[in-house]
This record gives sequence, C-alpha cells and structure tokens, in this order.
Amino acid sequence: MAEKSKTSAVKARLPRGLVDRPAGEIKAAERMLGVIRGVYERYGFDPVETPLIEYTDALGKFLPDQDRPNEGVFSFQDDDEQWLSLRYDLTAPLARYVAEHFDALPKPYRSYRAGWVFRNEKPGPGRFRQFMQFDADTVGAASPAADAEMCMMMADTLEALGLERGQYVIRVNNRKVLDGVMEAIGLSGEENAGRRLTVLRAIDKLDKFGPGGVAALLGAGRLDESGDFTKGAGLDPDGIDRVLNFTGWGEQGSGSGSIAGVSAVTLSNFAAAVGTSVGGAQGVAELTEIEALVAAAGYSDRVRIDPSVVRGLEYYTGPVFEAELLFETVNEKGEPARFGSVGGGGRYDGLVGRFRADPVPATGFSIGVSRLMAALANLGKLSTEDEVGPVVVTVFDRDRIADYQTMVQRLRAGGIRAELYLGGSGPKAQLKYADRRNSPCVIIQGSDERDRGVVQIKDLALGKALAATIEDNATWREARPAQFEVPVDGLVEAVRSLLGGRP
RNA sequence: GCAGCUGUAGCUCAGUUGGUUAGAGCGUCGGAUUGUGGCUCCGAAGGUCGGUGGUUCGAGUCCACCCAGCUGUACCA
Repeated sequence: MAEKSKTSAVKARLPRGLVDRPAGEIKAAERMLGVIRGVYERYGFDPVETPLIEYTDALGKFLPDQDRPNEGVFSFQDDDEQWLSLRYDLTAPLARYVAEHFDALPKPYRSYRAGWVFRNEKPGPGRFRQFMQFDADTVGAASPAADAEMCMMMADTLEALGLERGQYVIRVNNRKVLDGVMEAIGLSGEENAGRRLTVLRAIDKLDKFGPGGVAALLGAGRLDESGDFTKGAGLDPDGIDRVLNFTGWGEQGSGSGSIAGVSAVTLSNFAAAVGTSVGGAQGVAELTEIEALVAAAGYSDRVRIDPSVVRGLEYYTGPVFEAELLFETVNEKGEPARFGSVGGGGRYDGLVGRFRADPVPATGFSIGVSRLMAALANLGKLSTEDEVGPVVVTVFDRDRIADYQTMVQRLRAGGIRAELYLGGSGPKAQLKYADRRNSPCVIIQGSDERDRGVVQIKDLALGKALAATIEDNATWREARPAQFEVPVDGLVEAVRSLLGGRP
C-alpha cells in the first residue's frame, strides 16, 4: 500500500485579500459591466486597454529616486534592474498612455476601461488586494462642463443598473475650496502642509466618527475604543468651528444633512468660508458653473454640492466627486450597515503633465465594481442564482459512447448547451452529477430504448418538484417522475420545447 | 505599523481540576438501489489539536516565544 506523502503535499491556499470567482459571480459581473459599458458608449466614450504592469515611476507620486518603491504597491525588478509595478488604479496608466500617444489622439480624448488593480495593503471586509475598477475619463478639456458630464453620467449609470432615485447621490466638492478655507483659517504656507493634510483626513472621517469625532481630530486628537490615540490637527476652537460650519455639520443649515435645494445654500456658504482666498474663489466659481449645468439638465436631485467630499489627497486639483449609496441594509451579522461610496473621481490637471512639458487638463470617474456589485446583489438588483446547466447525455452503455456523442453534437448544432457525461460512474452517479450541474434535463438511452429507436428525456426541475409529494424511494424510482420518451429523431425538438417552457 | 481577540476534521463547533484510543452536526465518498437525481437507513474516509520549546509520571488543556486569522485603529493613489 502506497504511503500518502502528506508532508510533501503543497497546501492549497489562497493568499489573503484575494478571492476566487465562481461561475455565477463571473456571469453576474459580465452583465453588470455590459450595462455600464452601454452607458459610457452612449456618452461617446471609447474603450482603451493598458497592461496591468507599468514602470513604477510612471504610476505617479512614488519616488523615482528611492531604491525601494513605496509599500502598498506590488513591485519587482525587471532583468535590466528597472522597477515595475502592478497598477493600483486606472488613472495613472491612462495618463501614461495619453502622454505617450498624445499627438495621435483626438483632443479632448474620451475613453473608458475596466480592469483589475492591485493594492498591497491590509485587506478588510469588502476590501481586497485585487479588485476591479471601471473608469471613464476626458483628457484635454478644462471646462467644468466635462466635470458636470462625469457626474451626470455616473447618475445615469447607477440608474441603468437598477438603483432608484433617492437610493444614491453624486456628491461634488472642489479641492480649491477646501484649500481656500484652510487658507482662511491661517493654515496656508509650506510649514502647514502637514496640518492641512490632517484637516482633510479629519473631514473625510465624518461617516466613521461623526461630527464629534471630527472635531476631536481637528483639535488635540482622538482616542479610539482600542486605546489607540490619533494625533489631531491642533486647531483652536475658532478654527474647529469654522471648519465644522463650513462643512455644514455645525449649526449652519447647509451641507450633507439637507437635501432639496442645498447646493445653492452650500455655495453661498462656501463663498463666505474661503474669505479672500483667490484659489478658493476660483473653486467656488467652478462649482457654481457645474451646479448650473447640472440644474439645467435636471439632475439637481441626484448631483449635489457637498463640502465633506475629500477623496484622493494627492492628485486631484479641482472638482472632486463621489457616488454614495444612501440606503441601509443588514450585513451577515444582522447589523445595519451602509454601503457608502461605490465610486469617485475628479479633476487631475497635473497627472498627464508629469510626462510632458505643458499641462494637460483631465477629469474622470472610477467605479468600484466589486463593491457596487455587492450592493446591487443586496438590493436584489443582480441575479446571482446559478445558471441553468447543460443538458447531460448519460452513458448507460459504455460500448456506445459514439452514439451518445452524436446526440450531444445534434443538441449543440441545434443551439442547445449540452455535454456528454465523461465520468466513469454508474447511472445513479450520472443523474446526481446532472442534478449538481443544475441541468434542465438528462438524456437516457439504454439497450431497451435503443432497440425501440427512442430516448428518455428526464426533466430534472419538474422531477424535483414532484419529489416533494413522494416519500419512499421505491415509489420515487418506480414512478420515474417527469420522464418521457421520444423517437431518436425528435430529440432536439423535444429538448428545445422543454427548455422553451422554462422561465 | 499599533491594540484587542481567536487558532481542535473540508465547514461550524464541543472537549470536565491536566488523565487511557480527541468527539458531534453538516459536507464528502460508498452501500441498501449494478436502468435513474430527492427523502430515509447503514457504513467509511478524513486530525502534526497553528508551530517550537518548557513545566509534569502524563499537555488539546498550564507557561514562554513565534506564526496565522479576525476586529478596531493608522495609512489608503
């Protein structure tokens, strides 16, 4: 008897933060991507694809001059010692692509792409190290009309996927306004760069900690439940008040708390909050124009100016957007949970310019496909049921595999998904196999049927329904529920009509 | 990175003050039924008890260190 060598066996295991995708999920995802693609195409965007791997320096903010690329990015060295990385978003590779083919592309250049991106960081619930994004970008258009279009297209996309109005909102802010406010409270200048970042991070944490927690982070700092202390921005009480009021979480009536007609109120609030800041005033002007375009197109109920949107701290230079789902749901533990952000974007006027002498304005939006898919599944807007399997032609007589194979080919030629049972087990196991494959029916031809020139067709779904009323196995087998026979020549037609009667 | 919690069969878990051969349910496979998927019944396979070292006559159980996972937090293009 051969010893099983357990110690030498490689353990089958998936690296953490990564997931396998079974058939049902892949098919559901394909349907969903098809819907998104349809909307983007209708808006006049064209597909473009770039590789999963880029030179590390092309990906952006990461140090060409350090010998080790930043953590958070999967990187390795080519045989010529150059650093390569897996892309961590789709925007930086697009900027590289546009810069490399700048003269050949029509400007403004409008494109979309779906693809896997990778982040080498700690995974969490709903956060993976490989996930899919679906982006659309307009490169070479400085007009706020390009930003407004992005927001409206996202709204259209979410509705095309089955979300109803009121279940989501596209929130819009402007990085220049945020900078203007900080300038107004005395945080301008190089020496305050760190504190500005802390303030932005604090604002971004509203959904997690609420206004009280944000106030703590703006001031001295915050102690979390585990006893960990996060150092704050160190603003004085007046500065904290002004930031909170600006965001609308203080006593002011604007901002994320209200819904109808807020944008106009928020904008006037902004104008006051940025004070004399030139950049801030410019940001307010851009938002005002976006708001006017959105209103004119009838999207004011879905696209809203909101001071709490911060987004990527590094490369956005103007308007920033975020698509947020508003409905509550329950997680697997039965606790109420919110899906929150399922996508975002903004204007990144500096990104293409890193590769060229002259700046190139650009704006785009990115959808987190996996997260949005989870939300849609939760809402029942995405069918994740098992697909109907193939018709299985069973092998009751090992010597006549060629005959069975012929039946399979006839079914396939008739446009029916079908397969020959290729295992080595007996009839019982074959039926069990077909059941697990979720086959609509199996084809049976033993010697009896062969002699009479017929085949048995067994409707598995109907049989399952009938089984509920039968208790003992002898009767169940005797009755052969939902099974009928047809002449061999009528096989394809009979299967087709059986399938046709299915929902 | 920091903090807390948890590691026993493929999965979910039980395992007494430290005591003989570590159990259950589900799942898997086989049989009852060699021409028929469900139900039922019978049976089988499946474990370095996360790892290493220590205490002890004796460790799944106690101690130390390490590893992994989960949760929170930091960071997040």
